[in-house]
Amino acid sequence: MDIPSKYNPAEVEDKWYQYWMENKFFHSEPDDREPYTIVIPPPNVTGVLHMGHMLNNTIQDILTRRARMLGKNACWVPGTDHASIATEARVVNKLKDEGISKFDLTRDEFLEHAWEWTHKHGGIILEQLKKLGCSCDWGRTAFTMDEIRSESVIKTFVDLHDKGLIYRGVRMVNWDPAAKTALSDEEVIFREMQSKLYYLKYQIESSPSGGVEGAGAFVTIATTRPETILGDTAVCVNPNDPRFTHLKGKRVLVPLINRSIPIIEDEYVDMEFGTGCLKITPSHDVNDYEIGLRFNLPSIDIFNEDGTMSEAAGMFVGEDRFAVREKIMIDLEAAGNVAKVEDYTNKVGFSERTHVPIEPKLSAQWFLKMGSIIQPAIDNVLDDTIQFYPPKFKNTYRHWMENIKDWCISRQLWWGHRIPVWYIESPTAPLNPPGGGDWGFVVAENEEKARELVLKKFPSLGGVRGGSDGGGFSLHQDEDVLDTWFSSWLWPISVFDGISNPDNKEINYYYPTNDLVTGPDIIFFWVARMIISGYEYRDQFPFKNVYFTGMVRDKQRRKMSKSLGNSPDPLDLIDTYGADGVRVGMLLCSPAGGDLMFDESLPQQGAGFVTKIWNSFRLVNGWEIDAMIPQPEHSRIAISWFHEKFSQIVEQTDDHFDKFRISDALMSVYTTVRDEFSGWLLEMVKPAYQQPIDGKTYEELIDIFDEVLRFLHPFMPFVSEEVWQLLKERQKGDSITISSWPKSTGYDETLIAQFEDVKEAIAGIRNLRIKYSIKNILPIEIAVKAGEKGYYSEFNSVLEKMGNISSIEETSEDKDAPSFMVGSSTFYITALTTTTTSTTTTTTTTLKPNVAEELKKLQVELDYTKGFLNSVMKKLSNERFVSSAPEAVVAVERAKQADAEAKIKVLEEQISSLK
RNA sequence: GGGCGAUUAGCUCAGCUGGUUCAGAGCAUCUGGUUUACACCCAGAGGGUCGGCGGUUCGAAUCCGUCAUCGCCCA
Repeated sequence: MDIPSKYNPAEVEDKWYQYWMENKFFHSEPDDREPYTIVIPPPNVTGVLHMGHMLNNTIQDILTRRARMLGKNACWVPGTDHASIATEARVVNKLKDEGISKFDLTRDEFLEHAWEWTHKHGGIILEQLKKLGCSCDWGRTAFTMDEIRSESVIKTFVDLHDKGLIYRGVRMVNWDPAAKTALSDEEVIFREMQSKLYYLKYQIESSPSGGVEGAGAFVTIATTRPETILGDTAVCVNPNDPRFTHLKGKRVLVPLINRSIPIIEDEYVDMEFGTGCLKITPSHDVNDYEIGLRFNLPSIDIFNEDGTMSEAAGMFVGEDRFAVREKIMIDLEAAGNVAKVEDYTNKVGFSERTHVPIEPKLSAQWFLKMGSIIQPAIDNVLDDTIQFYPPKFKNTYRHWMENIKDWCISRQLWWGHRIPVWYIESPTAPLNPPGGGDWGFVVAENEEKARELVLKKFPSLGGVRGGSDGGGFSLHQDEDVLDTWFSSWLWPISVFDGISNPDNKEINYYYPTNDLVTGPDIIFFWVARMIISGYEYRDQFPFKNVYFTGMVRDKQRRKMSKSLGNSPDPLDLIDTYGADGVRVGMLLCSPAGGDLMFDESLPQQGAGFVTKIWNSFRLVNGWEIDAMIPQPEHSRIAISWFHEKFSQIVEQTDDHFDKFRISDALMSVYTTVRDEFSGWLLEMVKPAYQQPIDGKTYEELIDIFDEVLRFLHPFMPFVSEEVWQLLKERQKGDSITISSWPKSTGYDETLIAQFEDVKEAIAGIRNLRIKYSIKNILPIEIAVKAGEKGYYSEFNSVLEKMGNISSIEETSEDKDAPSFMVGSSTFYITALTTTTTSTTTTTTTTLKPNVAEELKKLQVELDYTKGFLNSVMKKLSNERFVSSAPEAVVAVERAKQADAEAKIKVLEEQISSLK
């Protein structure tokens, strides 16, 4: 077979991904096997792959591939999210570039543009996931706005409404003046800002009786938002504040507009803050709104939807809120209402998507009640029915759940699922909706059903059916769409059509899913809500485990982002280092839940590891096989040792997987391949230069290699497939993808431990060779003086091969030769053999130790051991230790004492024999 | 302001219910090594009073208290 000396990832990766697709290895159908299900956290349909996706999806792929190899029916469902506000903002911008304003378009025209955009950019990210090697079941690709998902969302809205859990209410919402929509609390990001605190003087009004309380008397309030004074409807002081008792029952005038507003008293006011005197603007501050309700204050909405001043403001109408802030200060200054201005740091809420400051605003929105519906979601996380990795996120989750507010699910956007609420418009009959309220509406999946409902609720409206003409009524659907998370919270159910067809074969088989891999930043947005919907609609958790990945940051710990320009392009990375290299690189330094400081040296290391595997294969592949030669003893031992060792490692790795310690699992695999397999096993069985290898060893080695590759496969799917295919003759349709994960079959710990001593002895010999300048090529003779634990000579053949040793003598004497110790046994290099090729004469030279060096070494060892013994004796001479510590612990200390004493004796003898 | 979490080698982190596997791993650094796959390599070495202080205990990186610093979430 002609094997290229350099591995070419690009070629290999394309070839095998295509092969996997052609053979439908990733496709899953319900059958008798145990299912293993993961749903992808759907990325934004028009997004592109970033480093966070790389990490997240690498982990999902590892879990999926391993599950598949464990014989489970693995199903990883891919898909995308319509990302209402983000996508709409992009489309709006794109149209703006073309000179088109969203508001010049009809809803349908706009949606056409949005779909066009979606079709053009949608799915790019899914193609990128293929480059990464993701083994998703592509036949199941879903989109939050495709037919099944849309139907699920609408049905859910109707259902929750009918259960009385969805209501329409006027609330203070987070208003995004750029996108002109309400946002949920979770979509607001608070940032610390350097702003100003303005101290403004409000004139105290003359008393109605005509008496003037000291002309020119003022109260001074402090505010960060002077433009909102136009909406002030009260000034509030703390009733316990002695400074203001004289103001009781008085009124003040709002500067500039001279509106008379009352001074009210409420303990909400912080006496320490500002002047202790607070302006109240119920329309534009949540707390003010609450106070407004308590005191029955009017609300004056001084802003338009786009953040400009409204007619109600009375001044600066149509001008932007931030421009007005500057302007109004000039006017206030001129009017003599400014006491002072201070620098001030406060936190300002910004829209997560459009990045403009949020304007608290009163508006009518749809809400989902977060009452009893969330209880199972709290209970089942707290009792670990659903497990979080790392578990510390349980606390965060609980805290949020216990302080949860009703979920504002309406958005004033067009791109998304239009709210299935139909307002009834009737020119003839006044509506008296049951339960009151000043609007009449019905909630139904479509207009036809809505019509039927209307007639049921208001039989008097039974005019001409199906028409909107006179005598009857017409319906007008709510203009708003639903929050995107209101569709993704159904994801684990809706991808299997479990909302519309709750008893279908697929949902029954694949649900609940097993693992969810996501970032902690969407624990509330998404994870919590999926758990809520899971219990509401399936009476079952949506996933058993939630693995939270860390944030991908750069070396300076900055979050990787496009705007900072500190994020490499993932596809460039794959081009440069190969998908396997990048996958390994991402994981090498990625503790569970911990942030990942990404640096190009990581995929580089990963790519180096790929090369290592490739070269191991080239080595083995290059050997001649001679079936006639018997298996050498050292190869027999090496192979049986590796079986034990590997079994042990597989057990440890499985344990890492069980605990979602994916990085540790990778590290096990990495060190196993590099050290145990390539470093030790291959070196031990390697035939002499240009000599053939015996057939038995070769066959056993190929089987081991096969197993090692399967061990590697979830992490490095491509190189493992390539080598696996080359390793043996394979059948058409064979693939490592559908092979089995190695099984731990128990292991002989004693053998493994003994072998570690052999390795140590070999290392000792190599060290002495360096110290005494004995080239590896020169065979040496050694002697071993067994310590009290004995010496296991059955490994001599390995020692001879690896140390290039011509003879091993067991002795009970101290030798006058260079030495080192392993455990309590002492090894000596007694002689070396030089062969002169010209005459093929062999000379054996006795080796003398460098006395000074040896003494120094022994002395260091002796000092250390004495110190060690000393610390042990300290414990043992402490009566309280001996009497209170468990017997086993004391016994261990006594054993340490005996060992140390024995070692000291040996060392002292050696030292005196050298002197 | 409230809550949560962290602080262990130059960097990133392990260290589960206190005791021979307890002071570790990977990277980085330094030293040495290329006739028999791999310099994208191999073999070694150095480096930490486990954030400070106090307590519990025969015994603390591990449990408790407190202070300091940092991070995250929420208001």
